[in-house]
This record gives sequence, structure tokens and C-alpha cells, in this order.
Amino acid sequence: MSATPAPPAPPPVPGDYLARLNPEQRAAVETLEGPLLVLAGAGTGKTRVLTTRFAHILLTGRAQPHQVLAVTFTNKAAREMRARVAAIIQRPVEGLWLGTFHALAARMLRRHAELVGLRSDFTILDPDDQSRLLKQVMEAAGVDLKRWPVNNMMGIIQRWKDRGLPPGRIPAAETSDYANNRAEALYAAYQARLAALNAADFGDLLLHMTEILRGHADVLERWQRLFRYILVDEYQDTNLVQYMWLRLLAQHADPAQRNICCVGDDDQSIYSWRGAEIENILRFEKDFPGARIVRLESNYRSTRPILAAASGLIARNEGRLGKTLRPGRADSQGGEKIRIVSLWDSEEEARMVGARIEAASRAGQDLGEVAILVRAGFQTRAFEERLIAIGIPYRVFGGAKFYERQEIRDAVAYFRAMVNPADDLAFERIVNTPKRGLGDTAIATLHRAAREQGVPLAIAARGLVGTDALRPKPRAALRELLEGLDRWRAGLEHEGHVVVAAQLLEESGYTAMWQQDRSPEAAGRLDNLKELLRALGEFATMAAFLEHIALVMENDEAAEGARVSLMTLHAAKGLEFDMVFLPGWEEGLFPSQRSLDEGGAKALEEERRLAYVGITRARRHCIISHAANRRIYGNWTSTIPSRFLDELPEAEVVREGETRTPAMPHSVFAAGPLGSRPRLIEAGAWEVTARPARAGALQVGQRVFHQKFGYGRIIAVEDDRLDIDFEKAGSKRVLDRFVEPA
DNA sequence: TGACGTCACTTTTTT
DNA sequence: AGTGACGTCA
Repeated sequence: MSATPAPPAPPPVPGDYLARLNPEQRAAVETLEGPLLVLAGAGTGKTRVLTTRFAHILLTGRAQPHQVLAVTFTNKAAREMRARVAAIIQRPVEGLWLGTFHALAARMLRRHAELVGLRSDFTILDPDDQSRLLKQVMEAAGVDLKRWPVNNMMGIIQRWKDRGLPPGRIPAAETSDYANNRAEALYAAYQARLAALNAADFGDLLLHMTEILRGHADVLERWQRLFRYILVDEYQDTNLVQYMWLRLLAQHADPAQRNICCVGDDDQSIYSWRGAEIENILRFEKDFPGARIVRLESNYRSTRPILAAASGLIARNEGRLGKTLRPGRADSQGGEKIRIVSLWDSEEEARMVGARIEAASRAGQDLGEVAILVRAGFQTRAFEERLIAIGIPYRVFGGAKFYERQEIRDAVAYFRAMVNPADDLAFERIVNTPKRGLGDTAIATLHRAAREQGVPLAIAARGLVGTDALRPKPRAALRELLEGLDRWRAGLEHEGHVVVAAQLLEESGYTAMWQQDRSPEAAGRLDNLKELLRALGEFATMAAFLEHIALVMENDEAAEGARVSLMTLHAAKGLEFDMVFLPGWEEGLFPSQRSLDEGGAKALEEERRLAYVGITRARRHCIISHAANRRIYGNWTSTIPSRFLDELPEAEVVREGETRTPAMPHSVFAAGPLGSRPRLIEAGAWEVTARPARAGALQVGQRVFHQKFGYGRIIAVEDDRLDIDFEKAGSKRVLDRFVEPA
């Protein structure tokens, strides 16, 4: 992975860390009193300023480590800041209030949980749990889930939470258009269920904490006094509730103590669809009277043409705070122009990108410094196939996360059910996993008993096994599970949590379930379970692990070897690469039609910021492309080049390939059935020979190669479909045209 | 309980 | 086109 490289360890001389800053960075670090907004353009040393400022506060003795609140959006950013602060002050830093908004809010909330009807050991639900719970609530309310899908309601609730709105304070105009005016009631019911389960969802962490700070002056004052300095990263991405939380904490009674420093870039605000409000950063001076603003405009990352092109593009946006990126690198004056390449279709585009990467690689380019950044996830596929075909190693970022995998979620549910007998969602997940003969009838009986007695499922189950409400077999199975949970819970008292966890997975039959499973994924799942136990060992207690797991859903993929990075533009924010490909610059795709439909002019500006983020990821080479034809939902559609292409300053770009726009006469296209792929008569610049026709039919037993799954042997042939046992990927059914004889 | 057919969906997703 | 969610059947 190609994150900003960590700087070399700083020399131990106090004060020397300041000497390594440019004047604007230094101003951002040394302006310690009062509110400060640091407008940090892409590649201007934002992280360095943030970490140096933190270290400076500590080294000058203005505050103890625990008196600084430092907030980030991602765990990665928090980790990095922690490491770099430690490196500057030359000792490990303990007791810091440094973390993500959610982690910090959770930590605070555990101290005041009772004020919002929770216990301090409340569970944090992940999105899957949230949506299962809301579904139950909506079903209980008799909502027609076909007309009013759970996920829509989930989105509505989340947006309310993002804006700091608890049930009861929803503006009337917003409640009428959903589920016959029941949206707010469903929200209230969902919150009640959460409270009953002693649980909070992600949004609650900040919502509850903000409510507490608003309603309890004594609590608020304690926190305000504790935090002498507040540091906020990526301020342009804060939503309303995060803003309220920060503002409450920063409104110290003594105006001279309102030391909040927010770092961000309004030009890189790309998360409005998640509730981020760019207005937060635009309004900073009004919100915090007497605020000072420091602009970081010296860019140390990219060449001059890249900066000029990005600047020219973003200048089209209105309502910017405004800043200009200046080349700050000694060698940045030269540099090649941005390339705009026009292609015939998405496959040719993939070939073009593949061919250039191949050539660059042969010329010595480190593939770990090459990235393909797309607007939408589905675009990665064409590139994957091409890179496989030509043998270029790559990684796709942002796939299924480790902690989202089924086996991991099951195991974690077991842990939760063990630790917290009131965790109905966890209990429900594992009660019949592996199958123990507890079918719908048994589960329904269980639910009924729990509801009648007003107790959690696990408690109700305890009572049920003493009666004949269940048939003998399910009753015995349930009893065994309950005894197991009790036994494992007791085990935690005197044995290591890793040992107990391993026991649990064995004795519950969960491991056995996958051992007996003959699907190709089973082996990988067993490996993942082992990995989970290893990860568990890194935490002192099971409770600490569970806290981590809810808030830190990250990819466990380690960066190994030099690979091309394939990811969305969103995922690329904060990263940088020598060579960046930006494919798919076509109207409808980028800017995304859906964005425009839903968000109008504001959405277009956000798409433009996304383009700006994309270009500014590149240090030296930036290759933008568009295809005249693209397959969308199965049919081929002709496209129009993105308006952003025309917005790039002409002096900074070089165009390659025929400019194929809809103005091109249709006579050069071969006619085909409607929706079939148009064929180009004149071969395009990057047209390469098609795969040679296969000689003879594929036969059972034959060894073949598949672009995605590698080598395997054919088990069965059925028309054009083949069942193949792949050496790496297990057995799969694939179309014959994707394989070739090995 | 699992296998199969039908249907709708398809942008981005830091926690 | 490809996928995943849901309902129905044996």
C-alpha cells in the first residue's frame, strides 16, 4: 500500500521538529491559543502539521497527554497519528484521548451510559445487527416491508442520527412520507429495542453523547475542563452531530481556553452522502469567533502540470474557501502533462491501461506505486480481468472485510452471547448454528416466552428447558447450548480468553460444522477462525476484543509485494502513487448520473471534488481515459466524454487516441441486434488480437486455465458451462469462453 | 432443510 | 449480465 511514507525518525533535539516545517506549517503548529482552522490542500503536509502540533503541545508542557482530544475518522489515521506523535516526543504515549469520533464517543459514553438508559457494558451493534433489529421492529409493527424496505428506514434513521435528532425532535415535515407517517414511531421503537438490549448502534455513540453533554451541565463542564486542546482531522467530513459534539466540548466557559484546531480541505469533501456537511468547514469562522485560518498551499507530492490541472478543475466550484496549490518540491517544475486517452469501449480501455502498466513495469516502475482509481466498484472487474490476462499482480481494496465474513460474525456472536446473556441478536444468530434441530417452531416459542416474561432470549430459554413447551429433541439441544454458554462464561474467570474461545468453537460444534462442509470455501473459513483466535490474543480481555471488533472493522490484508492498487476514488483519499490511472470519465458514470439526479448542482460540485481528489493522488503520471461504449447493466451503451475533461486546463493535458464522440458518424459502426455490442470496423489504437479460437471442445478431466480462478481440472461439461475443480479457488461453475487449455 | 425459480436491483461506505 | 433476497416445493 502506498500511504504517505513515514518520515525518518526525528532527531532528539527539542525544538528541532519545528525547523523541519515550512513557514505556513510552522504557523499552524505554533498558533496554539484560540480556534484555528488549518486549510490543508492535498499533499501539503497535513498529517505532519497535526502530529507536530500535538507533540509541540506536549513538549512545551502546555498540557498532559490525557488533556488533549485528538479526533480522526479512521482507525488508520488514529494509528498513524499515535505512532508519529510517539516518534517526535521519543516515548510511547499512554492515556491519550486519540481515536476516531466513534471510538472516543464510545469511551466517553461508557462513563455516562446510565444517563441514557444503558449500562456501561453496552454492546455496539454493527450494520448487520442494526438492520436485523430494525427488521424485527418493523415486522412487529406490521409494516409492509415490500413497500417500505428495511434499508430505506435504516437510512432515514441514520440520517436523523447524523443530524443529532433523537426520536421526538424530528421536524414534522420529515415524518409524513414514510410508512404512513410512522417513520418517527418506528425510530422510537427501534431505539427502545436498542435500550432493552443494552445496545447502541454507531450513530448512537455520538447522538447519546451529544444529548448527555447538552442535558448535563456538570458533565459537560468536566469534559471541557479536561480537554485543554482539541485537534480534529478531516474536518470537512464531519456531520452535524460530530460538529455539535466538538462544539460543546470546545465551548469552554473561558473564551481564552477554546483551543480547538480543525484541519481539513473543503476541496476534498466527498462524503456528503454519508451525512458529512461541507458547511461545517465553510462556517468555521462564524462558529468560532476570533478564529484564525492558516492555509497550507505548498504541495510536496505532485509535479506542476498535475497541480495546475487539478487546480484548474476545482476552480470551477463555487463556495470554496479558496486556496491554490503551489509546487513545493524542488524537482516539480518539469513533469509530464496529464494524458487524456480516448478509447472505443471499456475493454479497450482495460487493455490500454494494462499495456501502459506493462510497459512502465518493464521500464522499472514499481507496481506498488501504480493505481487504477474508479468511480464505482463494478468498474474494477474489467481491469482485474485484463491484469490477470497479462500477468500483472494487483490488489483490489475495499472488498469484504475480515470481520464481515460469515464465520467471523458467527464466532463473534458466540463470544457476545457468552459474555452478555442479554445480547439477543447474538443469541439468535448462534442458537441454531450449527444446526441443532431448533427450527422455526422452537425459535418462535422462545421469542414468545421472552416477550411474555420481558426477559432476554437466553434467560427465557433457561426457563423453557425446564418445561415441556418444546419437543424433547430441541429441548435437549437448547439445554446443551445453554450449559455450554454457562460453562464457557465460567471458564473466562480462571482461564485465558483465547483458550476459552478455542474451547467454545470446538465444543459448540462450530468448527466441526465447517470441517464437514465440503464447499470450496470451508478451508478458508477454518483458516479465518484460526486467524480470529490469533487476533483475540492481542487483547487483554474478551471485552476489550469485542469493543475493538465493533468499531474497527478493517481489512486484515497486509501489503506484500509490489502490486497495482485497484480501488474507488473514495477509498483513495489520503493515498498517493507515482502513476495514477483514472478511467471511465464519461457523463453518467463520472459525474455519476444518480448523484446529479439526487443532488443537483451541489452533487456536481462533489463529483468535481472527487475528480480533484483523483488527480491529486498522482505524483508524476496521471492518465485519464474515457470509452465511447460501455456495458451498463448488461447492454452496451454509447457514452459522452465527461464534462470534467473539458474543464481541465488545455495547457496541462495531452490528448491521445481518436476523439470518438457521438458526433462520429454511425456508418463506421457495424449494425447489430439492439443492445448487442457495437463493433468497430476500424481498429482502435489499442485494439489487440482477440483470443484465438479454441481448437476442439473442452473435455472432462482436462487441465485448464481461468483468468480469475487460475488452474483447474474439468469435472463436468454442460453446454457452455463447465464445472471445474480449481487448485486455488475450489470448484466453480464457469463459462467455457473464460477458460483455455492449460 | 435444502434446492430451485422468480424478482428486483445495480455509486461512493472512514465507523 | 450477474447477484442476492425471498418464496415455494419436495
